[in-house]
Amino acid sequence: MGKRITIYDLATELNVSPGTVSRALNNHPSISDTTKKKIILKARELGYRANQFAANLSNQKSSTIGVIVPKLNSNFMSTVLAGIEKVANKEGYNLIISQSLESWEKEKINTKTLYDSGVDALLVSLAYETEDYGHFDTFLKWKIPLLFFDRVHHLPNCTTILIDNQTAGFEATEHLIQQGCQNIMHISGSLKRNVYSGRFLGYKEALEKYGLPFKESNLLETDLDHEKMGEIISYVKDSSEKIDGIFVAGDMMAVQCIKHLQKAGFRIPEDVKIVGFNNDPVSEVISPSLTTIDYPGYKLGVLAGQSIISHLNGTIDIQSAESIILKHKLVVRESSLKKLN
Amino acid sequence: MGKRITIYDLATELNVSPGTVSRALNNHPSISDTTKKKIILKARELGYRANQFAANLSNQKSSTIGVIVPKLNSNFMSTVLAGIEKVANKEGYNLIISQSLESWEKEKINTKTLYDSGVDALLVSLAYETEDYGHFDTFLKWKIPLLFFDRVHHLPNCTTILIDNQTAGFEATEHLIQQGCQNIMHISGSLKRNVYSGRFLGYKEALEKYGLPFKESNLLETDLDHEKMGEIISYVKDSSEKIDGIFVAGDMMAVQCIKHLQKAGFRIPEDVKIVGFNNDPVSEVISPSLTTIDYPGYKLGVLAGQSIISHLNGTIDIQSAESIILKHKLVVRESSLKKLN
DNA sequence: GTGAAAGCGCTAACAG
DNA sequence: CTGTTAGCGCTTTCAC
Repeated sequence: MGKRITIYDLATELNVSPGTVSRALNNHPSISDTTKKKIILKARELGYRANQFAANLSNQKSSTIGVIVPKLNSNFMSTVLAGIEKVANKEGYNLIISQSLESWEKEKINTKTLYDSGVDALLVSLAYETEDYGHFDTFLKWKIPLLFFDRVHHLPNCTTILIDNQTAGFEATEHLIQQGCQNIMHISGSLKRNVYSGRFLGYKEALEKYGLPFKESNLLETDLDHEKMGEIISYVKDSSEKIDGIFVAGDMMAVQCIKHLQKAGFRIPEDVKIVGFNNDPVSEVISPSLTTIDYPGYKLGVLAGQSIISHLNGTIDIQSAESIILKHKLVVRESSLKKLN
Repeated sequence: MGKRITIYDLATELNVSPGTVSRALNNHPSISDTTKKKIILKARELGYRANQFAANLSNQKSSTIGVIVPKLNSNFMSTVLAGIEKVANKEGYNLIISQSLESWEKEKINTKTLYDSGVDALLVSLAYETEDYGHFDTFLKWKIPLLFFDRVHHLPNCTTILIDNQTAGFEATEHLIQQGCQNIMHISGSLKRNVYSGRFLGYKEALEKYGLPFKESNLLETDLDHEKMGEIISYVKDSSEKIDGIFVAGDMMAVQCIKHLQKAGFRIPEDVKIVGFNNDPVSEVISPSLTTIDYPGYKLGVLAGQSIISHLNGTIDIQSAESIILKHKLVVRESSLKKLN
């Protein structure tokens, strides 16, 4: 077994001081190339590995970025994470990832844990439940960069990255109207969250613009899981005024709607036209293929990573809080078309 | 701003020694409840947060588990990660997650980084490319628990967790044969990886058992992305002996096959029957719905997490390397049925 | 260009 | 039950 090699081992081996070894290993300018080479060679020979804890303790930084997401296993989130990981890794940062599972309690605990773990920065996409943001205070207080993405909340000096959900919701609904829908239902996620309230506002805005009435009963707040499917189907079935369009705030949910409506005898898009959200790969392969809003997750992740790392490197003035709005795009497919080609 | 509170601050505030503070905070038995209470209260009052680096340095452990996956953004992987995160979080471990992007080079670097970061254990699903396992030597040497999941390789004292890919491949192929297929193609991933070579062996085994010849040309090694789609379609089209079944080693790829074959005029399952692998949510909603092998990703993740944490807690004898085989299940849907109901 | 030494904040062995 | 003290391994200021 034997103990792990330290700079002291290298130092005694080479008859230099630990300080010199440290500087050599960190490529400090004031060390002669000869000794530098000598030390690096020896380090390699003995299989020296730096002890990050000691370095972190000394440096008061960890080269680690914390991430809290509601759920790891959604196509959108894992794509965002892939983007974040990509740039973090390239820039020499580790990623500690944890999930809140939509629970405020867990989000609080994870935030504390990540703070204690000494992350240099924190990236968060908020849980469904979160309405109180006190758990982020320590980050603000200690000026540890904090960034919200997708499910955001505006806190002083915190960057947010997301798309313009309201406009996206507007475009989705407008598209349905332009395809001839007159009585459009909206299936939303938790309206506490900006992403869903934004999409909902866009929906309402479109109705208004085209002189269609907004009916409270046409709005359904769900968890975007499949649980309320039965309720949705019966609502569509039993509605006195025929529902002819549905704007769903998530693709997986939209796909479920299509499936269940078809099973209930509705033809999509002839009877009911449907638009989803996110451009999940599934939207492309389903029958009929799903019209949706493309939300560039990977790019979002990359930008979030870059933004936070710039902060850390001091490239960007910490004070200049900013909001990055990504471009979305309505992707028209079969599920919403008046006439199939 | 001010400096961060340390145990020394608490100690001087309360006129006790730092040692006492440390013990109190760690709920050491030999501290009186009164002083314990007093210290904890003061800690809360001053907003004390432990410095993990110092604790780690002193303890020589990090309460952190490293994970390397080929790609974050696949349904299967993110589901596995969700499972791992769930138990790690519950047990007080952080997860550092990185992706190899199927590159041996990146896997090597990530392994080194995680080692340097002082992870207490490492969970790995191997990259496509990896054929040399030298980068894991340090972990073996220092007896840091190392576990492979899904894409595994057998190394001394390393647990592996996966399903029985060969049997699964056998069942998938056998099912196609039982549905009447006589000339079955197999679209595989990299045969260097156990998961794909296993599935392939199962495929061959089934052919053999039922007296069907194995044709080299019916085996296509791919990256399971969509790139070789054209090649596949033309092979099916131009084959002198009609291809009547395809066993695809991944669901997303299988779905693409269905889509492209349909576009090329083939009827699924009448002309060509298809079986996928993984039981990705998409397999259920596609038309025709996809017969596939259910690979319980979340459970795999949970088990992997539990297994490694037991090791760390010494609950399991470190020497007792083991191999955990999860149950898979053939899920029959429409894409492979002789007769649709 | 290099050495010496004082931390970084926490833990644990040893005293009392 | 509590205080003292010696590390853990690395960084960095201050001398030389």
